Amino acid sequence: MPDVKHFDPDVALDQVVRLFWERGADVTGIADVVQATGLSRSSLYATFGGKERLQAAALRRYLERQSRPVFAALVTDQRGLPAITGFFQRLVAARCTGEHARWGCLVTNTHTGAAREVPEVREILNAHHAALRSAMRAALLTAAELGQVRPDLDPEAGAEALALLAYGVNLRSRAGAEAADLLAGVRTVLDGFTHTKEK
Amino acid sequence: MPDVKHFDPDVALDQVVRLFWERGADVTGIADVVQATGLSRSSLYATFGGKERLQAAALRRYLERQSRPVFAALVTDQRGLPAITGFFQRLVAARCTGEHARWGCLVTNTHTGAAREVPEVREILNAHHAALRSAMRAALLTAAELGQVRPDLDPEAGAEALALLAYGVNLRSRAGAEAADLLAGVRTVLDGFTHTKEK
DNA sequence: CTTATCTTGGAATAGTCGTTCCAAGATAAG
DNA sequence: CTTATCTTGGAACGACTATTCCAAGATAAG
Repeated sequence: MPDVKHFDPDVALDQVVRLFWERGADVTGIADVVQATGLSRSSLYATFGGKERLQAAALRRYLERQSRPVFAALVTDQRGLPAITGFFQRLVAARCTGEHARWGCLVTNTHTGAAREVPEVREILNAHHAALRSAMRAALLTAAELGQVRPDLDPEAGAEALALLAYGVNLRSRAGAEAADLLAGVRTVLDGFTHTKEK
Repeated sequence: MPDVKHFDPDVALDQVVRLFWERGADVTGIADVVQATGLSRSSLYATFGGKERLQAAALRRYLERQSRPVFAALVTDQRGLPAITGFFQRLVAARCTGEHARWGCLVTNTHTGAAREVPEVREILNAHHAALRSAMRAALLTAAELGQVRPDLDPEAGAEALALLAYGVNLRSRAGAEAADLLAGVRTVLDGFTHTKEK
């Protein structure tokens, strides 16, 4: 008997992700969301609730669509260190060129935003960090099995280091950093992880 | 003949720095600044101009008071690697404990904020990055002279890596990261820089 | 103590914020 | 085609935003 939605909530949420990602959620008003999605305030609030819940939903969507596939690839990839190198090469490329250039990472950006205090949002941030760390650790363990990294490398600490490095890349890219500089920094860290041959 | 200011602009700016640093400049209104400093809107605008200029002034003040002394110490310190280790130990301690715990770094926070597009602000961000890189490079060069780092380490790329690492620490600390995790990550990167002994 | 000049408190501006509300429209089952 | 139920457009809400303005107050030189 009831009426049915006149729009697709999934594509609307994707549009919201783009908006929050590019401009920043704090400086994006509901009016901007209304204009970008084309739906009315009523539909917006009926579907997603207020701005905080919308932001959390957008963050979850970003994690599913952007982060999770990359993390999964990192875990699956059996090449060890080359998998990690490839991850950072694609990361820097995505952050500095193409349609998302200078957008940074929505998760990284949210770390300094106002929503960081919202429990629902904070849990997503920590979940993202845990997932990133876990993927890095898996790749490092594979690299260790292949004898690619120095024997004394702690996979846990190494994973944290690479995660911090990724955050640094995301942050600086939003301020317009050069891809070459970022890649050189990444390469130096990874070189320090590799198994050193006897002199 | 004219009247003189009834307040000290220097201490007022310091109060603004604390406000922007802790809460974030974007979510801090002029009303908050008025209340925190105790001066009126008239005096505020007459002394510092609008919010953008105030934010730039606060950022410069932060750089002078917080960053510059630390960078200078890094350049002066002749111990090499221990100077870098000490830098990160103090950084993590400052970010995770004490009165500024969980505040992050004002410069890092500004990277994702709305003011990042303001030319005056962007120049300060890039100047900060250049100063941080330069200080790291100087310390790495000292470490190289002392034979503390692996011979093939590029000081330029190494400095960029350490700068990115510092940004990562700043970012994660604002989300409540554990000091132990951050320190473990830092130590792993620095271990990779050290001169490896023959097996 | 007058006077020129700056500062100060506080009201007022126009605009935007997130959110709520309701009548009008759309839907599909009976 | 009636009817119950949801959706939709859009007006309206009070609270906030940064900024401007001006009369009243403070200052120190002459």
